[in-house]
Amino acid sequence: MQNNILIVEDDMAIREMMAFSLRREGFETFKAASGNEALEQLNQVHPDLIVIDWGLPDMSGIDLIDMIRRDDVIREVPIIMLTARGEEKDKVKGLERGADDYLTKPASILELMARIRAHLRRSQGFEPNNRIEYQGIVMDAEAHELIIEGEPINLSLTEFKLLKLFLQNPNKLLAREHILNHIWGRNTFVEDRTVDVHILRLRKALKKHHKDQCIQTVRGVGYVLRD
Amino acid sequence: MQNNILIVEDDMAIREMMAFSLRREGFETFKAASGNEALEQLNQVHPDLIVIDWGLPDMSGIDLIDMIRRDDVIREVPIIMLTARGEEKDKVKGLERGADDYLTKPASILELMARIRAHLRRSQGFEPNNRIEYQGIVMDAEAHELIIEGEPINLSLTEFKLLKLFLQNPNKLLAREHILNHIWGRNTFVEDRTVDVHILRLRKALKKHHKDQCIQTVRGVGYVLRD
DNA sequence: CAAAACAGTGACATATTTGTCACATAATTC
DNA sequence: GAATTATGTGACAAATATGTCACTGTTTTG
Repeated sequence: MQNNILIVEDDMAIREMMAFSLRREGFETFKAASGNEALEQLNQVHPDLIVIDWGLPDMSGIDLIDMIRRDDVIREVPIIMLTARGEEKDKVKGLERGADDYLTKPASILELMARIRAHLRRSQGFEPNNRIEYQGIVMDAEAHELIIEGEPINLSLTEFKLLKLFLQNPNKLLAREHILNHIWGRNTFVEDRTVDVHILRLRKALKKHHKDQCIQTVRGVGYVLRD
Repeated sequence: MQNNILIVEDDMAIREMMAFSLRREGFETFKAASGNEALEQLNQVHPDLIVIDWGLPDMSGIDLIDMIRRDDVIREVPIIMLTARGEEKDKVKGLERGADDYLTKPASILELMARIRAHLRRSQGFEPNNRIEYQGIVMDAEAHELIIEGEPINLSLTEFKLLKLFLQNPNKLLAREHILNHIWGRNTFVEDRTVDVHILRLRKALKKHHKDQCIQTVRGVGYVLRD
């Protein structure tokens, strides 16, 4: 439940389709059928990205962008606009006014996704911090979310931190002591063997997607994340 | 400050035309006719934005993007790629790999300009925010750490997410339903009142530092984070 | 002011998490 | 291959977290 996307689109079919696809990808979606609805939503939510249809019933996309950009709080939110085909003048106008991107309708949902991800990646600081990927394992540490091959996985906090440590250090040998220091802190009284048990639990959780073998044992020292 | 734009394009006519237009708009331009020339240029200049033609003589656009993104220093530079018409797969691939935008050739120079400006606007003067701060409350969502007035605070996962939601939406009224959707997801069977109990628990945790009053009740709707 | 609606709060049962242990299994050494 | 050492694994108790409920206090309504 990490990124909020606000969809401003009056055509219900398109709006719901986009919302559906976005939700399936793990985004939280908010919908507005008009400019005014959008502004109402913005009083309650801070979306991380806004998709705006150019042709709204009550105001033009430009007006809406102007109003959004006037608000200090949501000034920075990336805006992707959707335009009907052609109308190059509008595209340019929109980009000048503060939109960050546009797509021509009918737009490929795949492409929309790619663009949304690209913008989120840029606007939210950079990947190593927010999103770690490794062999189909996608971790969003900030949202405390883990998705393996498209399926959300639940881990306990310790397991999550442990996996995160591995993902941040792929192919690096992590000694037990190092793991202990990193997860429990330097001054705790936790046995080395506890690490092994948590490794076991983590492996169990990853087993469903056959990712448990990625965590390899290095006898006498610790563990490595490797293919 | 003048912005440096690096143009990577093997067709001389297009390259010079773009350079000319960009220079006339006040940009400083650097040109490369191949991937290797581009890499050479990057050793000497740090452009603020790079335009890459997808079809280069010596390497694919993807390869070039990979090599650029591997370099820590220029990781953050926005990249706009130019593709021949069609080829949606390439677009998506490029965006996934680290391009921030693309244009289909033949591209309108006007539109290219608009996009370049949009990206420059975004990439400059925006700081990635891993940390959320509010009135002495410091949350590092990624590390799952909360510090209030210098003292570390322990919250359960739900409480943490709840507080994070508030910190991300300061001064915004969050309806119960909205909180439910955001923390428990859309399709769970959790009562509204559960939110109240978690608010209670969160307030208790914040009480020690008198931050519990920040979470104000809005009768009939939900809660707000406010001084 | 009385009734109704709403939020605050303590208590409770369940579920999950966590560190440890004992024993099983595997790898290494001699 | 027997002894030794290290890791895998199931079980357990204690701690923590979670959702719901009943009851209390407060605010709003008529």
